[in-house]
Amino acid sequence: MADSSERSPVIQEWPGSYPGQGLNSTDPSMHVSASSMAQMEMMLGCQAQGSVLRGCGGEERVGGQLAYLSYMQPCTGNAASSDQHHISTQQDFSSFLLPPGACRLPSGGPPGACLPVTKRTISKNSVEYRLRRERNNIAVRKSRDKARRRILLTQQRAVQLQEENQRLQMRMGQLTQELETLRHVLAQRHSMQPDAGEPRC
Amino acid sequence: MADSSERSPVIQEWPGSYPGQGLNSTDPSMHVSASSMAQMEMMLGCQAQGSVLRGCGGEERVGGQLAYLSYMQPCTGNAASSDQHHISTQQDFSSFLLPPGACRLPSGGPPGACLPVTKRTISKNSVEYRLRRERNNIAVRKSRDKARRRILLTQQRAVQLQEENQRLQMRMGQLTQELETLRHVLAQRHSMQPDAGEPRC
DNA sequence: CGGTATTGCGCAATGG
DNA sequence: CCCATTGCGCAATACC
Repeated sequence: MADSSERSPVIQEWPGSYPGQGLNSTDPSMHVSASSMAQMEMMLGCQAQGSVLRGCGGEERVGGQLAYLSYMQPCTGNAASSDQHHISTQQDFSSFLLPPGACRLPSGGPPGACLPVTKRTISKNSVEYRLRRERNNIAVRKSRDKARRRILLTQQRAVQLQEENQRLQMRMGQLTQELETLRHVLAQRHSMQPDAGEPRC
Repeated sequence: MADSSERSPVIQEWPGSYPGQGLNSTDPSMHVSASSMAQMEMMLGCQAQGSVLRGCGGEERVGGQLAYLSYMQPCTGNAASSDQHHISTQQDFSSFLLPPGACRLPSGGPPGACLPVTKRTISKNSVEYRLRRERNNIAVRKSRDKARRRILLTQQRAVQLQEENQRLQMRMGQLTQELETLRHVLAQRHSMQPDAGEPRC
């Protein structure tokens, strides 16, 4: 089901491929700062970097607190873009984000030696594009699986540590008690036979 | 940037709203079982359940091991379906998944009292649809933020527990040593003054 | 029945 | 170039 396609930030489309097209859109969402939160070791989260400018409306993480609201509608008129589904919400802002000189339609340039900045203008219909996407999708699934496993392991580790902690705490209690007892015994003997006093401290 | 739109699993477009649109449709939501997975506490992960049949090619998690490969191209001829972008990879299989009687084109039925299964035929262009999407997007961001925080907390907890564990282990070592010493002392005294033996055991 | 919360997914940007 | 990560929106579903 889901095929998201109309997001074409860098990729542009060819003008005559299918019946209804249009354009697309994108969505810039700025991602201003992010949180940062550096704490302890690990720090796996690492979310702070993200992309650099998405969501057109603007993702306003008001102040420092969450405000999942913004992002709002795409600046553009939206909707009318592609063929059937989705009106999307994002649009192509790539031209604004790309370095100057990057905006070129994929019409005719030689496929190999294009301009420097523009990656190369990849057509969404190209086999190459699909291959890239497919490979990335695979990588994404793999990466997420890994992340899920990692999280699960961390949770299990926490549980085990907690259990072990309790065991240790209990054992400590026993040892302490035993020590107490022995000390008592020693003290008692000491008072009974002061003659045998050793500098045992 | 990203607007994913061409994924129209359930939603279709109306034939005359915008230049290229269609209509939409429905979604049955079977709710098969759900999962349950009860494990220790937390257990936030919960991945195992997922949806019930997505990706047309078939998501084959071969055997039990990962095989991020499959999913493959959509069963259909693909590409040609929508307008421009993406050839997608997923397609609408909803009709196969819907309960019998659910497959109806959004052609003419009354908008309010449709069949039971079909929610109501929601247009992707409708304001209502956009509102729903926007609300869901907010919920998604919120949920992910929460998940991130949760994961972070779990990691920190694990680290703290590990540290505490080490402290406890060390303290235990000291106590054990001390006990050992006391026991030695006692034994020595015992052998030195057998007359003072008490049933200390 | 209506909503929000979760989750898997693909996309695109970006980091190695 | 590649793959790995990550934020994002979408849709299906779970949960109230």
